[in-house]
Parts: sequence; C-alpha cells; structure tokens
Amino acid sequence: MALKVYNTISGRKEDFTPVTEGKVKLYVCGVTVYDHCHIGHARSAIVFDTIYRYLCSKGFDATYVRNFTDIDDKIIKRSHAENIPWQEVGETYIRSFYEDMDALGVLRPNHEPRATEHIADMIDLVQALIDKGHAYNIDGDVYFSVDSFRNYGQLSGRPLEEMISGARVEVDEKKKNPLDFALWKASKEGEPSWDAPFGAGRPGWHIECSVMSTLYLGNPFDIHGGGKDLVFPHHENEKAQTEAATGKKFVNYWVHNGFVNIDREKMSKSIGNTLLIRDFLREYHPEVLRLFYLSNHYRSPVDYSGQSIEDINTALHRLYYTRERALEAQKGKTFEERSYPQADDIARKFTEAMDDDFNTALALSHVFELSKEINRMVDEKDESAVALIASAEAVYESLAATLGLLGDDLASLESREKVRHLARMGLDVSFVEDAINDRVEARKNKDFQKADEIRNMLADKGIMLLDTPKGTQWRIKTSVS
RNA sequence: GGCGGCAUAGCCAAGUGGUAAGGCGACGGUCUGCAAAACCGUUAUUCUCCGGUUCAAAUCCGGAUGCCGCCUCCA
Repeated sequence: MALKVYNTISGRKEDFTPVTEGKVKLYVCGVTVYDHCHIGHARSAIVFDTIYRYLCSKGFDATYVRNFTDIDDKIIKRSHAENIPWQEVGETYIRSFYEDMDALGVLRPNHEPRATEHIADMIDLVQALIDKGHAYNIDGDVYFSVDSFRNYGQLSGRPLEEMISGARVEVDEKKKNPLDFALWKASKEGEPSWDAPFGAGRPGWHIECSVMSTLYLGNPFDIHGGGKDLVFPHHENEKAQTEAATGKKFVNYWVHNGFVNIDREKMSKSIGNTLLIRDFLREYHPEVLRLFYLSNHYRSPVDYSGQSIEDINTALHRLYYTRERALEAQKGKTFEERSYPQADDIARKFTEAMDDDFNTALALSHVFELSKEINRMVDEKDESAVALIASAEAVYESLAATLGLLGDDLASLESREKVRHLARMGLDVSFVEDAINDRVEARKNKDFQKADEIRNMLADKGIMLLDTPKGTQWRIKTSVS
C-alpha cells in the first residue's frame, strides 16, 4: 500500500512519490539556540523523528537534515543581556538541545548544519536574487521583493492583496512593499557581521534554510517540515526566495505539526506557561511525552494537562508490563520458531495506519491490541503457545521501536519513578526495605494485622507493595494526584 | 477585518459515505492470608444543534452555537 502524506500546500493527502525512487530527502526546521527547549519543541522533534523512523522502516534510504539557527536577533539580545559572546549563547543552547533530544530518544539527523557555517552560500544566494531583480539593496539592507514573485502566498493560501489589506505588518518606509522581507541586515554596532559584496551585515532568518536544505538535499527535495506557525512567513518566504533564484520547484511535500496548549491555553513565554523539556523529565519518563504526542494526530493541536499525562503514564506502563510478562513466559523454555498470523495481521494494520499520513494514534491502537493478545496467550499458560508468544512479542517490539517506544526496560522505567518519588517524599530506599522486611517477618508469623499496618503505612506515602512469588516488591502508585 | 481548524462515552482520543479504534477511569472476574499490582471481561444504538443530499452520513452540502489557531518573533 502506498504512503499518503498531507501536503500543506494543497490542503490534502497526496500519494507520496519521492524525487528519486527508494530515497527520501527530509528537511525540518530546527531551533533558534537562545534558550532551553520546551515541550512544544519536543513535539516537533518527536513527530519528525517518528516520521523519519517510519520512512526508514519502510526501506527508504532517508537523508534527514535539521538545522540550528545560531545567528539571530534573539541570540544577540541574549548575548548583550548576559554580557557573553553570541557564539557562546549558541554553544550553550546547542548543548542543552542535545541533552534534551538524546533523553527523549530523538535520533540524530544525518546532517545538522548551523547557519553560521553557510554564510558564504547565503551571500551567493542573496547576490543571485539581486542579479535577477528579485531583491533590492537599501542602505545595506537587502530585501526580497514579493511583487517580483508571482506565486507569493501560494503555500499559506493567501493572495498578496489580501495580506496587504489585512496587514498588521509594521510599515517600513524603506520597503517597496510592506511584505518585503530581509534577506540581509546591514551591519550594526555591537553585532556580528560578515563582509559581502552588497555590504557587511548578517543574514535574515529565512535565507539559511533555503541554502542549507538545497545544499544537502538537492532541488527540489521531498519533504520540508516544521511547526504550523512556520507556514507563514518563514516557509512562504523560503519558498519564494528559493524558487525565484532557481526557477525550479523548491519542495514537493510540506508537512507541519500542530501546536501544544497547556490546560487549553496557548503555551507562550508571555503567558508564562512554558514547560521546559528538562523540567518535564524530572517528573516523567521521556517515553511518556512521546506516547502522549503520538496518541494525537500530528496535525491537531494537543492539550497538555496533568491528568492526560498521568493517564498516558499508566498506559506506557501497560506496554512495558506486557513485554515483561511475554519475556517471563519464555524464560528457560526451548521451542521451535513459529510465526503467529494474528500478530502479522496486526502488523499489517499498523503499516496501513502509518501509511495514511502517519496516523500514529491509530497505529498505537493496534499495538495495544497486540498487547492484549499477548497477555491472553500468557494467561492461558499453555506450554505449546510459548513459540507463538515469542513470535508475537517480536512483532510487538518492532512496532513499538518504529514509534520510538519500549526503548528502555521496565526496571529502569520504574527505578526512575522510585528515585523521583522517594526524593519528593524525603525518604530513602532503606526505609522502604526495612519496612518490607518487617512485614515479611510478620507474615511468616501469620501476624497479618501487623503486616497490613505496614502496608497501609507505606501506601500513605504513595508506595504500594506487591506480594509476588519472587518475594515482596514495591512500586510507586502511578496516579497519585 | 481576512484566512483556517476543531466540536465523538465520565475524561483523553482515532475514524472524512457502509453501520463507532485505542488509552485512562468505573464496574465485574481471575489471583491473593486479605489486598494491591498485573491480567481478562463489560462499559457510545450513537458522534454540539437544525435542515438537506443519498439505498446508506460522525463522515458530503447549507445554516446556527461554542472553542481555538494564523495574519507579528514563535515548534
């Protein structure tokens, strides 16, 4: 079955046909490195990471590029505010970005160019646009003339006239058209600048992506992605300047992910409700965030709330418990390999869902179906079914891996929670272990009253006890609120 | 003002013409000294409302109401 991708420019799902058969060229706008990343950045990263993983699993030879914007107004502002070199601001937050992304299990793209590594190429592109009459120079600022490009507004679906009439754009007397945007900003005191034939200065925001995407991926290339907010003006402008310069189509499929709201409110710095990735990770396992995002369609807005995250946390545990039970059932048993048709059938449905514009929510429902199927077989305790369990479990793992899930092990998933919880309660492990030992002793003596007292005492602290054949184990209540 | 999106069970959330995925919760059960956890089972005759098209609509068309996003730096 063919892959279908929703293309922003046409507003519908289209059959995916790569420029070169068997290969996919993917470019995703990365971050401007002037601050730590929040969970909105994480959504974009996780969505495209999943798309990338899926394309690879389908057998495409994928080239994935994600840039760093390391020169920009906000970076300069930060460097002035903290009185450190602007390069250092970039370095600091690139490091922070990697810490967060690695923790989230987001795979590294094939290329991660930084804007400042490609200034010379940007200068060439700006010059080419000037030469072709698509750009003009005023006092060292170079602007792209939107009137010179017939298809301006094509991506965001608004004709030029409309944008101007409803315009809330600042009126700049220098510009021929209020919508004209900067390709190059003239050098200013105290700001970094590079020499160029049209005057020293620094690049505008959009030019870097035009240069780096085509340089690494060719022209046109297959998929260009980013957050929905980038459609206008960033991607519209990238498209205009690239197509004006090359005379060729820039991108075949535009893919944009929806935004993250927190408690039904837009997450933004001005409202003060941004949640940093690192702060989230102090509370939950990284796959909780991934599962949360993948449970929603990537194009829809998603509403983050404490309750949703708790629900998802419980659901993630369920996925891990299933694998644990399946492995337990196989332990020490020998069996001949057998395929399990029901699992293959579920894998097929999973692929169908993913082929339909990366419907991860539907794909996940099939993973949960398989989880149930595996549990059912384990419950039957039928020795002859072990081979089937093994086979189903292998399918289960591979589907989960495609979504970037089940990359950890249960012990680690739980130990993170334990450490976190104990720290919050001001307790330590020995306290819990001593209590458990006392209770084991009490139970041995059939002093169930005392045993129950200890259980209740720990339960009050959010710690649950499990009497298993392997002894008494403990866990953190997953939904304490 | 212009453009666009969304409204599905107690909650979260898929589904864009063929008779409602999945998760959480709740309830019932297995297990257990009792529990808990885990697991299994049950849980929307119906998709905001009103019209229309169709053999057939959550899905298409028209209208109403409510919520949200973009048009300005933003994932």
